[in-house]
Amino acid sequence: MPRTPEAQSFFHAVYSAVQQIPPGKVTSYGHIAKLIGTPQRPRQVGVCLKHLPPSPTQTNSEEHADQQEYASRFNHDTVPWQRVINAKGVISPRSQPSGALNQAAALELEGVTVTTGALGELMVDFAAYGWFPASLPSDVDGGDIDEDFDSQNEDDT
DNA sequence: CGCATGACGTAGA
DNA sequence: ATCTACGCCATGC
Repeated sequence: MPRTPEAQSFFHAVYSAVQQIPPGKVTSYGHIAKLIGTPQRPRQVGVCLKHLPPSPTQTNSEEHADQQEYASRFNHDTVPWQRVINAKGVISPRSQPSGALNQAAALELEGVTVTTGALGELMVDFAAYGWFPASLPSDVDGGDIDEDFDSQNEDDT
């Protein structure tokens, strides 16, 4: 749990944004950062997911009340953390490959095809599964944003 | 309180 | 295309 109110707000924004990612789709840390209005801190997005509370079933009743409530809203089960990968389309290996493998498995369960690179890197094709709206779907009420979140994701070559 | 680290991204070389 | 340097800032020591 974040220490300062600011950080808490940031964490909340990140988790909420991640929850907007449709099943079977993926996006990047940087895009999440953009969506919540802090495009310069994709790294902090990673921090948020790293500190994502565990599943309620595993939560100890030793936790404080506020922490419990926080975890009830955002936890390993309610936030689709697996749908967030890095800008290169690769599942961040973090420190150990097991985490990435676990994430890959979670994605496959949603129908996302994960391919393995020459160096064992797990990657997802953004052209097929990418989700990069210009703004959060929930924010578009009254917002006269003229963006066209179409043709955002493109091929390479 | 200071220093190092990291689920990242971008700009330069 | 690949590699290095730096910004960001919550956590951990």
